[in-house]
Amino acid sequence: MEISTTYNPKEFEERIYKEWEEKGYFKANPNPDKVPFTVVIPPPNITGQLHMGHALNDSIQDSIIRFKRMQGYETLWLPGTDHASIATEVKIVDAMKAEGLTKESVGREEFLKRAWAWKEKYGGRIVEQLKKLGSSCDWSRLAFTMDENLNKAVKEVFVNLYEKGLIYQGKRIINWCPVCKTALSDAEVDYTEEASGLWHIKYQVKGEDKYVIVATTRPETMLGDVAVAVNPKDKRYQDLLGKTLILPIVNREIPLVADDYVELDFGTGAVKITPAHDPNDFEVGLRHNLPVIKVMNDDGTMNEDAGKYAGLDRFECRKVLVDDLKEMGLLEKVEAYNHNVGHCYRCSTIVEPLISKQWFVKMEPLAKPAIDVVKKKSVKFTPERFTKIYYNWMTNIKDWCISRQLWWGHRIPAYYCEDCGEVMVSKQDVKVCTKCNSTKIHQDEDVLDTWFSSALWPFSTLGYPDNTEDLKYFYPTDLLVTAYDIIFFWVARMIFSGLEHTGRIPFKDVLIHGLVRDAQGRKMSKSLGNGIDPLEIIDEYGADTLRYALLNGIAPGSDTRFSKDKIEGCRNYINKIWNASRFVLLNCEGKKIKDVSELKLNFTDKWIISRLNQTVKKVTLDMEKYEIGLACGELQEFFWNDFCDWYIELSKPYLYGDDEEKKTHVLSVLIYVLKNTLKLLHPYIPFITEEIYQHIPGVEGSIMVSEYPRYNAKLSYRKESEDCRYIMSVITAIRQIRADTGCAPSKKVDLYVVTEKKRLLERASIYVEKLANIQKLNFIQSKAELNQKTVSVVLDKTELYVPLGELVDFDKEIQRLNLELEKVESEIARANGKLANQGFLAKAPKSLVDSEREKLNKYLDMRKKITKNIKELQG
RNA sequence: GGGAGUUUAGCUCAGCUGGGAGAGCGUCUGCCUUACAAGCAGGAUGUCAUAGGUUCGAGCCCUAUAAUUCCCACCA
Repeated sequence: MEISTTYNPKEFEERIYKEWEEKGYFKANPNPDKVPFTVVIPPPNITGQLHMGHALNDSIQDSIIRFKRMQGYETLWLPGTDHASIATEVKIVDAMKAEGLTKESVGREEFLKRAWAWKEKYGGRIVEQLKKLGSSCDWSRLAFTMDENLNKAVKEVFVNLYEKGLIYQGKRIINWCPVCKTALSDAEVDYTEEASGLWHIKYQVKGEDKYVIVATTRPETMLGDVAVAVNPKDKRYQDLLGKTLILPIVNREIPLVADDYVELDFGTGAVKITPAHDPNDFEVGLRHNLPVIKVMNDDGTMNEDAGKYAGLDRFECRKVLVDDLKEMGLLEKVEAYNHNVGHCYRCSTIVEPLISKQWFVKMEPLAKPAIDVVKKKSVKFTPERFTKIYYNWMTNIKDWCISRQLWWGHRIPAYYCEDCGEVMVSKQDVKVCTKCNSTKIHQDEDVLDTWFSSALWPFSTLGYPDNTEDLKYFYPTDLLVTAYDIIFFWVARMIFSGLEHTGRIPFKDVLIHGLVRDAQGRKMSKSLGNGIDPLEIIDEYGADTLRYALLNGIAPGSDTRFSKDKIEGCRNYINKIWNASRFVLLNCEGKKIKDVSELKLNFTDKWIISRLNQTVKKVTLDMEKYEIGLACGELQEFFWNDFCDWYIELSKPYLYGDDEEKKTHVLSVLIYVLKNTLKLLHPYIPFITEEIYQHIPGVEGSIMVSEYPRYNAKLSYRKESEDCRYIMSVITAIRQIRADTGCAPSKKVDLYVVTEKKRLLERASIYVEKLANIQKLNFIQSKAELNQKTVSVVLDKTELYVPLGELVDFDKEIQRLNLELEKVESEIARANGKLANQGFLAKAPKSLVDSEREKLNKYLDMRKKITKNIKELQG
């Protein structure tokens, strides 16, 4: 097949992906002859569309997976999706709203039917999008958090924890979303600072004409007040302690209690106590044996205990109640006050802390070992600083509220006997009460927090609770790649779950990456409308360009900016790869290619091979440290600057010449370097590298299963590399003269050289002549032989003279040389300064001192020659 | 309130265990040189946030300060 004359990713990306899939390259199986390398994908929500965050996350994983696969590991990248309990349910409820339906009106069974239908319809969408990106997941293992076997794992884990006393049911203050009508875990609440008020309300002391003023941000909750608390040391209230207050409006008699929890210097020093609606108040209530009066319904309206406000929405109630207080003269004042208000992370409604009976996971015993494995570095975070965030969270962790008043999710395997009230937790459906034999049994209505099943992902997807071959071979997994915003939700919970249920860590490494921001550094968001759709980028530029734009230059843990400019720069680079490869391949037509081991390599060949070899070393090391951004940069520099700008140019004199043997020689090196570079590039830009690779003469099979290049210490070629760099410096110097003197690039000129490196320059004359457009390279003993004014440049051990005749403005040339001289002078001053420093001579390493001396001599010599050249021009 | 990060060229960011400040984009000059103008060649551009300290030597280590971003907690 011909290789296309222009880079057009649409011509091959889809075709190549299909080939990979058909050949089964993505599949992994337990193989005792190989070392496994396992990554489980952070499962995207079934409601999700591929966004830049996924694109980044999956590009990172795919590049590492491909790298390891080529290195010979049995590589498993296990894909899947998350049922996303609350997010999905919100969407389905919304969709039903359009039909005029509600959850309640259709009932649980019908609702779940709709949810599964939704999953069938949209759940696969993101999978297709991941494929477009080039993700080399083992799709035969595609998992879903509500698959039967994952449900089995969930039940197993729930029952185990329950039996160990680590899951319990309790009435406690939780975060309640009145719109989603469910409890939320602490992690599911987002706080934002909002301008609000601090209402000061007067509570009368019973039978006296005295008042205690309390300050509150949520006046409507006063309807549930059962006490007022002050600090026991507070002098202002000493004489009132133990007295009774009259709760305004409700006219309930409530005690004034003393509790250390109250701060002396905030507000008025008196705090209204509402145990049903505030976590701290709840604790105070327990300490003082106070009743609990809940005044709100699940939908955020006031209940019958709110008296005349019953039925009002909580914020409406606030307004009315404050007005009433004002009228009664019981509102002392309202201060402007900013405070943090919690919002539901799915629907943004203000959450209401309220008392509710829920299921909790007892965290303390689980957190301890999870902290230890990170301390011991059995689980390693990259970058390391994220361990601090992890410790901080783990050590201050509160019990995890896991029940949700939703329908879409893993139903809690708890059963209640309606006759005797027995609670039974079981993996199997319970039909008969184990205590009283009653058959009036019903299952708990609630489902589990989505993250409860996500926490099991690394082992539930491999067969847990059964001890399968997969689990034995691929678990613990090797690497988890995720953004930092999900450490608490997911990473932490996987670690303690893995330890508790499998007795092992779930993964060895955690690579944390940042968020993708827009060109101005803002978070991409729907509301700002500044998001860029990765699918559009793929459509316009191809998946390779998208991947490269995301990967090039990223650093672990740091956010990255994404812009059209960046995309175009990356496209240009990939286009460069395309064209350079095309150049090499076109020249190969009808030519014999040899293995480089059969060639007698010259210094330019050895230079590029050693540069390739160095690049292999650096890129491999970078990848092992998950420094993908550095690896990309390293490779780009090598490919563009060294291979394209120099080696390909150096090959042209032979490619355009008549010597067939030389052509074969240079083509063989070109092919060798190209082939290996493509392999190095493949993890990041898999499609184009595959497309080109398949066109390389003599190549069989796919690049994605080819062997990754290995560093070889024998290929260093220091001497030849130095020679090559010297020749390059000569060429650059001549180009510089031409640019400085306005000598047209098309104009051929003569070059006269005084040098101590004559033999090397003779061998290299073909390169110098071609790359600097020199008519003829002439060697002379000294400038005097030329007997005319010329432009000149002085290099180490070499002087170059270009007679430009009348073209030259000699005043300008003198100026130019003076500039050169200045540079050399400053170098001399620098070296002299160092060498004059006794401390430096005494304490710096000898090699450093020696090299400073060497440099000084070099520059002194150059100064002499430049000065001479200036004098001659002046004279 | 606690913690973490960032501060280097006009912009976005690299700079490994301290030993001559880098890249990409932008910009300037000259080039349609038989792979590529999505390109080639050559250039310009920096009190490495500030102030101290350690050191023969600091962008890098230490201490303070400032600006900025984020995370956690939350006092009614």
